[in-house]
Amino acid sequence: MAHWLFKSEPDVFGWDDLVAKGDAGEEWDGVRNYQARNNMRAMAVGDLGFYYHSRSGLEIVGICAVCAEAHPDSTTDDDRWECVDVKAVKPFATPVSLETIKTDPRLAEMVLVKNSRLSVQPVTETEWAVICDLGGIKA
DNA sequence: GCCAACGTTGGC
DNA sequence: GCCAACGTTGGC
Repeated sequence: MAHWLFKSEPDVFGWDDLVAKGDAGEEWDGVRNYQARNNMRAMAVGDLGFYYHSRSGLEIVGICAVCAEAHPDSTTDDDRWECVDVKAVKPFATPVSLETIKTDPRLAEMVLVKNSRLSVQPVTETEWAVICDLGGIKA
């Protein structure tokens, strides 16, 4: 199973908003970047991802799961854009801040550090395990 | 709110 | 196919 990282501005659609959607989840629409779209195309139902708050918060707050594979983005007629659906799984006991990630040598190669503008990113198995540990939950 | 970094667009 | 101009993102 692959692991991912989804970025969202909490002022627009944060972790609490995703939790409120329950098991139905939410369409991860609005992505207009090829790399991010390609990452979503590569996802399978059941894949897990970190949920990161950008712009404000700047921390990973929980884990979400892919609950529908890539399908056309309902917010545009442009058929280039696709998205998956995601649902909240569980919050971190301790959110893991960007500052923590940037100072941990085990996480130096994370896409979040290397290419902070990519909104849907792959996460390696090692990174996944390290961050779950820092977040105080089981991987 | 600013601005650096990045991706996309479009004229040539 | 290059690259300047532009728009957007996101950390600070």
